[in-house]
Amino acid sequence: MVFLLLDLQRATHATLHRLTTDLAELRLAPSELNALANLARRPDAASTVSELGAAAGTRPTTLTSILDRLEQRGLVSRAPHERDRRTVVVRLTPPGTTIATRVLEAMADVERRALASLPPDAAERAATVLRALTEAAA
Amino acid sequence: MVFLLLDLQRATHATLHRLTTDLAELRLAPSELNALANLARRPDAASTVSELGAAAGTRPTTLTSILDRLEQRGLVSRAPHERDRRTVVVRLTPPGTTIATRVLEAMADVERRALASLPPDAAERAATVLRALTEAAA
DNA sequence: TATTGTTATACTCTATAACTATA
DNA sequence: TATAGTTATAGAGTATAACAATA
Repeated sequence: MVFLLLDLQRATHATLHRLTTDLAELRLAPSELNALANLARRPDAASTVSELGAAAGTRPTTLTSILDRLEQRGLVSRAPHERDRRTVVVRLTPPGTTIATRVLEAMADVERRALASLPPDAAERAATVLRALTEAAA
Repeated sequence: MVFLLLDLQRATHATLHRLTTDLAELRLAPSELNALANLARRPDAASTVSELGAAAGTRPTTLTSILDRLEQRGLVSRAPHERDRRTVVVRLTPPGTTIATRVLEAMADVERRALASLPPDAAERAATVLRALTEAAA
């Protein structure tokens, strides 16, 4: 047994801390960075609240306040879904897109530094394990 | 680019949620579970506060309140270090050891379920990547 | 009736800075 | 002077339950 979960939590804490330090001038909390990055990776930079929650691993109640702050700063917009008016569609605004791109770049930097001395397929294999852990915990 | 950091954060949220659900009767917060598990993996189940913080990825100020709660419940003890009286040695008590063992088992369960359909070396390889991410973020 | 998202409350986690005590 | 840990404060993340609007 490797006790992957302990390494997982430590790596998350460490990378999150690095990210908020590198992007300190943006004045964004870890979950705000996470939400922006997840939106940026979606088609049209749009998502319903529940899709975003599933992608980010964030609870609905947390997401509401994260989106409140991001919306207030003009980085995302909220609009009712065309067909199902219960759901809310979240979209990156143009300024939000600019900032989200910077967040993705900062994440890529950390990833590149970590993988520099590892085999080329290490990232893809690790991602497979991380997704399996997410599935196993569902 | 795989954007490992996004998968990392999602996996952490998901597994932490699973863990606190499985161990709900213990009434322990995620960081308390993490601290107990990290202590259990150490020689003599003992550690200084800063060693524990480094292993768990927890900030000193957070750790103080985590240890306050664990100490009050009789799961850990705090004592001054023999040689350097600035440092505090944290130890699992016998009841704390019992509970920490259960926490490690619950973590192992999630890990086993996730790895069931993956190659035997997947866990070790993933752990290497996680440690590299921790290092790259330091 | 069930689902999506929000609100309300209480507790936990974090950053920051100031502080005590030891070295 | 520097380090280990704690305290204080304010803001961010979470669970839980209740709620409004829509399906």
